[in-house]
Amino acid sequence: MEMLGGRWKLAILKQLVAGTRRFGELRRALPGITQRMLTRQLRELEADGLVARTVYREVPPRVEYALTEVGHSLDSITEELDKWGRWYRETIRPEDPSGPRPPA
Amino acid sequence: MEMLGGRWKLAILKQLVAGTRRFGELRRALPGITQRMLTRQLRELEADGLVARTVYREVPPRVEYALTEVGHSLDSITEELDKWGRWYRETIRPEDPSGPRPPA
DNA sequence: CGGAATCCTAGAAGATACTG
DNA sequence: CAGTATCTTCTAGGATTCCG
Repeated sequence: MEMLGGRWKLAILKQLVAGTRRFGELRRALPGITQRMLTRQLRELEADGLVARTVYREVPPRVEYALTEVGHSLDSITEELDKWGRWYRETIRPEDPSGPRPPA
Repeated sequence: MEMLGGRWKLAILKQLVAGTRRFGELRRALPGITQRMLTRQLRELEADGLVARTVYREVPPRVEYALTEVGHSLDSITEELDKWGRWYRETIRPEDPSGPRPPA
């Protein structure tokens, strides 16, 4: 949880599960995130070996982010967490916590 | 992640997946946690509807914690996350992040 | 375009002491 | 036994500005 607990990390991983993304693409895909936070969370994921950063020295600059093999080993967890979160927000949060039934 | 991101929450959930636990049992099962943190994290999990708190008005007092139905809907995620964490710490952390291979 | 540098604040986490 | 009550430290997160 220390590695995944960041405010945006799961959302970032979710994006990268689908494939390589550029910095700007990630920013647009994550409404509300600031440039600084996106950079920081990406660097932390990189330091943990989950994300690989590739810099293309062009003009204008291009930087691509992709999951490493280790990062991809979290794919199923990423997906399950995302699914659970959406279920929880749609089903539990609006109602009473002692209300509806779980999914699976 | 806002619900599960707490420093001890996953560890607490892991304990409760196995069954009902008393406050003191949880404390002993989580070396390093302070009374205050255990109380706080349990209260947050309770507020999110994942954990149920049962007070037995006896002397000495007895308080039991158990997963709710919603809490149990996280069981597989809890287990996978725990498994992945152990694998990562044993396999990746001691070595280079670009070293060994993932499990599954 | 993809950052880095700086400043700031809320709250997460912890240490310690006390209590019904 | 299972908590409160205080106090302190730390840092994650965010706003803003500047840059190659």
